[in-house]
Amino acid sequence: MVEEQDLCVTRVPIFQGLTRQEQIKVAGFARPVVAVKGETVFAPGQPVSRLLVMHAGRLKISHLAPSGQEQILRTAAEGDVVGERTFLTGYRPEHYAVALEDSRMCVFDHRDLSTLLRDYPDIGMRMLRTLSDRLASVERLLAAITSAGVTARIAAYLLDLPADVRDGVPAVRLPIAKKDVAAYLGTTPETLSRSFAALAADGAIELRGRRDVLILDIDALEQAATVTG
Amino acid sequence: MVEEQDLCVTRVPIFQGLTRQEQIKVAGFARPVVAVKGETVFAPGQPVSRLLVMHAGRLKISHLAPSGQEQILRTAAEGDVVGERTFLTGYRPEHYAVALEDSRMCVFDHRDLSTLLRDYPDIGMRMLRTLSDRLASVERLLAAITSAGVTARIAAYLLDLPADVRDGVPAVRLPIAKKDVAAYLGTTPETLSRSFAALAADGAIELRGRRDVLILDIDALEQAATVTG
DNA sequence: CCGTTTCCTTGACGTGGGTCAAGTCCCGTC
DNA sequence: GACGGGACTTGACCCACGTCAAGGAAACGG
Repeated sequence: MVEEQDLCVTRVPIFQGLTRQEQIKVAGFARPVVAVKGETVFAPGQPVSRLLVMHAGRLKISHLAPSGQEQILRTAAEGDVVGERTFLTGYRPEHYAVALEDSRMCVFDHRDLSTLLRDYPDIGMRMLRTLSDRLASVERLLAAITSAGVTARIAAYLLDLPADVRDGVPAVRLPIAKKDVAAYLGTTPETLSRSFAALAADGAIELRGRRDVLILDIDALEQAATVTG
Repeated sequence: MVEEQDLCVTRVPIFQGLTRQEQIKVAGFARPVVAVKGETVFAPGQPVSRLLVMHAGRLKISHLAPSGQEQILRTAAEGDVVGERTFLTGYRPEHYAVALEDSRMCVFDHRDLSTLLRDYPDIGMRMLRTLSDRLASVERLLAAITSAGVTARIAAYLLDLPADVRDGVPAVRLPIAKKDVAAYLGTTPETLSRSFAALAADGAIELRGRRDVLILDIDALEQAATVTG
């Protein structure tokens, strides 16, 4: 039981600075939650103000425009935190969080915020880091979307993914479905598909199945990423 | 002298929670800086990691794509803070900060960060608030840019500006030049101009001089803001 | 193994908006 | 008040991308 909650805390960067003793106490504030694939963990307007600490699985954080256009802001995996803003301010969520896989997480409620920050100032320090990283990442995404064409964005996105080696050539695996990549890059599945085809025609990449991309020519890919498009 | 530095601290939200005594001590860490209109306060890659606290004037914070496209992220006026990320992490700036007017500000250096946060935990708490507000604002901008047409974005932008009354009709004054509004909204001056013309043709607005916009028909403007465009 | 669903791809088409170029209008400066 | 330069507008052009529509390919559940 303590073990279960303990895991919520030990693997997560924002709690790394705490001693074992402190971690156990902090874990006392957490409540375990599970979500099955496809489940909506929170939605805009819901009266919850909680910090989610991902323990297993993955969440998709997205914004839905009145037109129905979905903009994916990020995905959160083990060790990531979600909902800082609602936790910090007590406001209601502005985004959707949907489980991409069966997920386990712990939640901290807004009403424990001041207690936690007062007793464990290091948590605040690390949350500041996390938030500023997130801010930088969203600003980069914004700059990419407004300044470059779709093909360039995809190329940059592929180059950012962790690569392993498959059949002697570097390869990446898309962490989310192509339609979600499209929503993340601010475009549509159709355009994304065409851009992939264009990169493949250039000999830069080769699509293997639905999720895997072989990188045949890194130079060509990097050039595609920097061209205005 | 103490007066001068004192002002750096008292009017700024992130220092509001401090007692007078504490404010004076904190001000001791600050160094006053001035910038004339057009001056670049910091640029990407410069070896400075400082927090700027705006005292007078305005800064434009923008990102320059390799293609030369400028994306304006925000403007900072009195009471705003700039450079949290460099201050928090010690990293170098990723954006440009250019003075739109003659400006005065105080700077805090990264090497004083841990001292400040340790001795005045409330500052950290308020910085968390500020950062999460900024994050939400950038996310809204991102959603707006990817989901709506330029005319809708402009309409929403106008509706967000503080309005006063001129000649009996509500009017707003653009806080930055039109070309900068264009860069902020992720478009070009030409397209912006055309969209203004379209809104004027609809009878929603009327342009008065270079900076003032009369709002003739709020309903029409609100409708334009919600149409997918 | 099959049916169903969801995802992905391809084609055709229209258009929003970016680009280039040529004025015109402000506005600060002398 | 005249000048100069940046800001703004307008026009013409065109291309990237979104939309609609249809077909195919995985994945999933039973």
